[in-house]
Amino acid sequence: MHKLLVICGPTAAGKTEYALRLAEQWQVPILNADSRQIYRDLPIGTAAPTADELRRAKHYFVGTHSLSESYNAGQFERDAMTVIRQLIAERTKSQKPIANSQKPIAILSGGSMLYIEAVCKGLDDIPEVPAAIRREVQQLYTEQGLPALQQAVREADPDYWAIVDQRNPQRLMHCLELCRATGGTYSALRKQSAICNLQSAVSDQQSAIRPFVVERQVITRPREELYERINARVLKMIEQGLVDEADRAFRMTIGDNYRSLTYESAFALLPNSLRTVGYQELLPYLLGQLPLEDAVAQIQLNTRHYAKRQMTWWRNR
RNA sequence: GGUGCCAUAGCUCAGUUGGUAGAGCAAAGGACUGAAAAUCCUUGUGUCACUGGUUCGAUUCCCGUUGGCACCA
Repeated sequence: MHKLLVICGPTAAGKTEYALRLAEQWQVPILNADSRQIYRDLPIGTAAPTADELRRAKHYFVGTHSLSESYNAGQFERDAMTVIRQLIAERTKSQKPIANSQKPIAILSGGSMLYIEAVCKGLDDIPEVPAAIRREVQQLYTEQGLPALQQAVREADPDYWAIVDQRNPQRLMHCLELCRATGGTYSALRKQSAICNLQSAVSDQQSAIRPFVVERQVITRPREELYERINARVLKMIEQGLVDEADRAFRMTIGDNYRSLTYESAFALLPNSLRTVGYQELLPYLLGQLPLEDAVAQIQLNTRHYAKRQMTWWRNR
């Protein structure tokens, strides 16, 4: 059985360097599992691997998409699985069997929790939602608020309503989008959760789908040390030119005259790629509404919050 | 030096007509099936600056002390 080595953990813990060493040691490629390093114009703010680092091992999914493209965990699962299958095919062709059973097929390294989950366990098959329906549901929320969403989900998909985080608009909107797009319910698409309740059925089914076993290593550090590393790394990003990088990214996506907009209207035009720590805090600064010092402190704070969420995710798994 | 104002949670501040107090932020814990660097949930005991007085009872009123701010000299 092939092995997929997974390196995960909170941001700024040192995953990149650790994964690189292992990749060099085993001579295997790195599959980047970071939802923002996928984008090509954000090398500083996402702490993407540098040119030197990229040279040390073959990398997949670094800087492959433009800022205006949307990407998600489902796509990542498909793309990563394609690469993994390809690597397995190459190895079985070129290599004598059981040459080195310890050698992983690749290293999946990153901090995007759901992306890693998607590759290791698989997400259910859920159809793409037409943009028109997405807009319609979004509109329902912006115009009528959370109660309208709650009411709609309660009616459209009572099973999901029973288990959702009922005050989370993102979850409710996602459910509604799929109910409207498919004419059925979202809960009906969530087959895995039903299977999971039957316990052992899962593992058999999944080994059939996943042609590898997962060896997971969670990289972490004491809280205080991690927070210090985060604070220092943000300052370093600023030195390296994060402000210019953000300015360029805003021009590319919102438009050259974005600075003449109000914060609200500019933020509303931000693509998902830029609704992220390090850029969203710099927007009010670039619009002249927040001192740089405060924006930087916000980036540090939000990065710490992010790291905390990551730690919670892996701790309880 | 004089007068006035302020001193309450890690921070910014509310409040108690005298019955020992609460918001936001921070912090901590948690959730998570195509936005996941996203989105959402839970958790508030602190010598109410210090000393003395009045009072059954003081963080609240009074005297003083200390620190800060403002104005006047």
